[in-house]
Amino acid sequence: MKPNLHHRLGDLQLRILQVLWERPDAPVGTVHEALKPERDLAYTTVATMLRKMEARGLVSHREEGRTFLYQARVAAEEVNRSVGAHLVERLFEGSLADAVSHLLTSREVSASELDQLEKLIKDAKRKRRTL
Amino acid sequence: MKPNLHHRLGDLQLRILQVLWERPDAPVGTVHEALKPERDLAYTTVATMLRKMEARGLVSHREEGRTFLYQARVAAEEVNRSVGAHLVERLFEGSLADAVSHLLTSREVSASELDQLEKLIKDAKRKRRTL
DNA sequence: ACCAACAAACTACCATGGTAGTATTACCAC
DNA sequence: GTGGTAATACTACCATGGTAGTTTGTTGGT
Repeated sequence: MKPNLHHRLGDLQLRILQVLWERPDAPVGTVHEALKPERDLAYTTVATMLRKMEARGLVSHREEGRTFLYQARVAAEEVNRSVGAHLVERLFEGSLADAVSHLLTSREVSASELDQLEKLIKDAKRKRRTL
Repeated sequence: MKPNLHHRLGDLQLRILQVLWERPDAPVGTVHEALKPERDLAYTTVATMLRKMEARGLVSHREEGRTFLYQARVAAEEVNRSVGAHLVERLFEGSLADAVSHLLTSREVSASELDQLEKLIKDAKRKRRTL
């Protein structure tokens, strides 16, 4: 039974998940440290958030002596896909092209990024043909 | 001074804005009606939301007799870009290619959609060259 | 045996999105 | 003018994300 992640992830929760994806079995202190540069949070804030997230099934912990080691219980792939899809849905009524079009105008896009994108499209087309 | 929209738009607020983008100067009842099929909200709920959104500067109203006609005060373009950009940032650390790549795997993508995307990339490249 | 350090638990706030009931006001029809 | 209708205004409530202080418990050092 996967937890309700469809999209209701706050910024901090997402950042915490991202930290845990990179370093599984991280204790609170590690997560706190990893977030230090961007957000100057109290240690207890991170701990509280982790407990709340565990209650929601987003993470779990196992005990190593007296410290808790946390792991993400949802996969990066799944969250990224889910959040992304929800955005396309709610913002562009499901039109992927509209979404990408707005992304393209939302920022400076480098030539190499455009090349990457082109390759992505080509791959998707090829994959499609071989189905 | 544009309001803080960076991303803190709830689903309902976004839907209301979308309604107002389509029909400017809509009274509460019209917004309520437009939302009826998807969300069965009380009339007063929509009215309250509109008042809250006005306090935040997202919409404004002018009075026509005793009824309020609401207009969006933020442009669709701006919101779409801003929300989209924020998503790419928070989910993919700014990598547009990663974002699109995940979108491509998040759903069935039709051949015509792929064609559209290809054209988008080409246009972006061309525009880039002529800068 | 005691104390300092630290980790987790509990509790408490605040802001905001979402929801809606009740109160008030303005207008219209009779 | 009296009652009904429809509009806004006010108020209240709940859930949740985010933030952090205080308390309690464990551990290791001296």
